Amino acid sequence: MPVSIVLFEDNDRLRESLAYLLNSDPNYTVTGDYNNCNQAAEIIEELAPDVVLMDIDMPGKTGISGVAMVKQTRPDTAVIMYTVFEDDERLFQCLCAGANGYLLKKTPPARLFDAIQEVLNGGAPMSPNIARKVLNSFQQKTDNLYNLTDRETDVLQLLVKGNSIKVIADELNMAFDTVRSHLKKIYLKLHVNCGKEAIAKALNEKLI
Amino acid sequence: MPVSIVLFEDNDRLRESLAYLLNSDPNYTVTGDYNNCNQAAEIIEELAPDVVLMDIDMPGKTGISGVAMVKQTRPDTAVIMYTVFEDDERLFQCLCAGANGYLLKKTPPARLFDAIQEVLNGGAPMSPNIARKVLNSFQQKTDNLYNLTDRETDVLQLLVKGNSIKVIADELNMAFDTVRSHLKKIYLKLHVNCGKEAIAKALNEKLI
DNA sequence: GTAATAATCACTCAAATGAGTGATAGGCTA
DNA sequence: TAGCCTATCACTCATTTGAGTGATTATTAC
Repeated sequence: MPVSIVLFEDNDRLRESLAYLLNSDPNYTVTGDYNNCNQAAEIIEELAPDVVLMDIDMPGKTGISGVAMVKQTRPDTAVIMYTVFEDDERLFQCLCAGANGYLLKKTPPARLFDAIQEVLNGGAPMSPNIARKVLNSFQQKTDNLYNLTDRETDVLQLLVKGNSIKVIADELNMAFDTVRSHLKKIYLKLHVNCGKEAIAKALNEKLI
Repeated sequence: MPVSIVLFEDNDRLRESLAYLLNSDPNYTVTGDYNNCNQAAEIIEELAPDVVLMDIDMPGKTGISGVAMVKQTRPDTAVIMYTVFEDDERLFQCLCAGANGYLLKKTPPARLFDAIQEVLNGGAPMSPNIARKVLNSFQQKTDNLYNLTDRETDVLQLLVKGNSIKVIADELNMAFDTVRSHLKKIYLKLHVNCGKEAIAKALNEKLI
């Protein structure tokens, strides 16, 4: 049985050539193609495709909501983003929404077949630049954007683990009030008003 | 000028066949091969290779420290992990340490050439399973491992943003004491003792 | 129909925290 | 040398929070 594919892509010409290309191989069949993903849930429910190719920029709902909808209604359908965008913002939104692959439109069309095979085999096809961005995102540590001193960093590190002031003081061999003094400066520098906000900010921005 | 490569791999036989394989193509040259990465910094400093292939399990320092050392002394050298391990623990440690690729040893040797090209072109070669794990790591939400109720989740979500109890109460239109009541149950379920720990745990384990 | 759970709210008390103010000592720099 | 920053510590005061206890209502499960 051929691999069933659904396309969401608002450029009619591109969508039709993609369908034509994929259908040209008997191992693949495009069972549906749409110029928007507003009804993605219903469509996926009905067609139950193996793979979805999803554009991002479409009238109505974006492909980002699109992925989420597809994944929510049928988690087994593999979704490969197919877009011109390579900004971090949209990229990571798609990944968080559950995309299983991310190809740039400059990908040679022949590579699409590989990508589909890859995603069906439990892989995650990505254009090289995208893969690099994804890996880089693990190399945390925004370098000290807020000009924390060494000692302040020590304190923040322990705070972020959920320690109380008393424990931090103990750990760093300093007086209780010294820790509070550092904390006040940290809050100032991070523009927050309390430890909880500081922890949230530090973890979200990978300051530690 | 051929691509210069350094190998860190403690299995002598494997290391030698890798060197032989890579050297067999005039576009590549193995300028050094070592059975441990204890002196990685000095070696990289001296040889300044384009690419490093790094095993993880080696006597002395692990390949995880290895990547860190290489990247610290010469960020421009691309490091590709080459290992049998595919557990999340080591994988993400390597990525955080700065690895630019991650191949499993079951990778067909011929694919190594592609991978090296890919990493030199700014990509991030990964075995399919690895790429999938990496993408999956973005799909947060460990599903409610701690059996939080809907309302508790609401509260935790706001707490994690650094909000005070008062603000949370306001936001969710409930009494101050109701929020505290929910928080107590949340702390119980998460096995923590205070809001700061809860935030740290929630963010680290992507509970929200 | 009763037991269990979730969601709501109230009250107390002690501990933790944030804010404000100020002080001392060491190091660096202009 | 004077000025500035960092790290250290102290004290006060009001607010926030954690902990303990208890109660009501609605919904779900058995």
